[in-house]
Amino acid sequence: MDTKTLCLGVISLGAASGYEIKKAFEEDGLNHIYHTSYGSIYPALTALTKEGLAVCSAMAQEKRPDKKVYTITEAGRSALLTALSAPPAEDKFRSDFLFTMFFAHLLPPNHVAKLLDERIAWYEGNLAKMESNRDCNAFVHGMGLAVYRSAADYLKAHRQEFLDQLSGANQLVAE
Amino acid sequence: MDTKTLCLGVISLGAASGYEIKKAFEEDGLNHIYHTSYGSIYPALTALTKEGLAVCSAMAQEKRPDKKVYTITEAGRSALLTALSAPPAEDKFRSDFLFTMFFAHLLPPNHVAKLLDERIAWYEGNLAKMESNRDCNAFVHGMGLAVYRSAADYLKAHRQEFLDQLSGANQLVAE
DNA sequence: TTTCGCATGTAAACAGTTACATGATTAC
DNA sequence: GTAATCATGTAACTGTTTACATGCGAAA
Repeated sequence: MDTKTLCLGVISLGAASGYEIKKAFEEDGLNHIYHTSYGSIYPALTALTKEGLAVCSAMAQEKRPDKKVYTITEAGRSALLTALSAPPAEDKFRSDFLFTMFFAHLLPPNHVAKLLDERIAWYEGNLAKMESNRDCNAFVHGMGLAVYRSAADYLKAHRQEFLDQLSGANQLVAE
Repeated sequence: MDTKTLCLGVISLGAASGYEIKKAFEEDGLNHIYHTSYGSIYPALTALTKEGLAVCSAMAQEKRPDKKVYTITEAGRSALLTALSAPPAEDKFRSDFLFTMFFAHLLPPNHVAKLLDERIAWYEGNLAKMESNRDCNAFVHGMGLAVYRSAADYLKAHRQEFLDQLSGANQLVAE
């Protein structure tokens, strides 16, 4: 899924500026699905406009730079439908945290404990945020909640056991 | 976490060839953490060797191309430790599937049903594979299992409800 | 006989992030 | 006064994927 399709999806829900699209990927229930940056959004919007999949109207604002609002066209809706109809690519997940945990036996247990606690706090914080602002797509929103909940619960349930095991192994080495 | 560090991590568990490192990211419990391709692994191994973080010994094989086995050096272990000690970058997740589900209201319900069923089958298949080959890191392995399990369970539990809701909305449009 | 697994590597194409460039307003 | 929010955009850098290049052995 390229950034053009991502932008097309967001503006299919309502006209938006590049800035607002970025926000959608941070707050509006798209945050746990995809990430993007201005550096990919703005060029994508320009390309979309050139291809006739969106139209841009500059909104003059007092005391602010003009806000460029992009509206999806019929051709854009049809392009979005085509993109969504293609078999979805495999999920791409990459976690420095889990990779680090995989090699936790190389690290001081108190450092590992800190990482675990930070991660648990991160999940809890995210869950609170997600629970507060209910999303336009309850199914996807619910899936995000379920997965984050299970991750947080798992970490909390196995934290101590894991740390004990690491210390145990370290003691054996020290002996 | 760059590919060099990923390779360093894998060979810290035992000398390996590029081919075997790739396999580790497909099968050996690293599959749900990170992905890589030969195109990034082989250059990374060359760089690691140049930097003295790994040494390469060519193993002549009968009727096969030479197998280049990479062994981590002391400098390599120390570099790995440094990399693992840095604060981990945020997880990067991108899901075409969830993005598509977010816009499921634009698609024919039977197509959505197919995607859901395929995804459930994918999770179940992966879970079976992961349950069969127990991993060297039980904590990380267990977390993968827990998260996949909750995702599969969520999809199974909400599949029908979601589809009913989509058909309902479509009927309203048709009326 | 065709596909899968073993085995390494390069180069071009593609995509994405980060840093840079600019600057006012508002809330703490 | 300092940080955050609003607001757009480019360019360089970094990284990844894909296609190409090669080729045998074993199993289905």
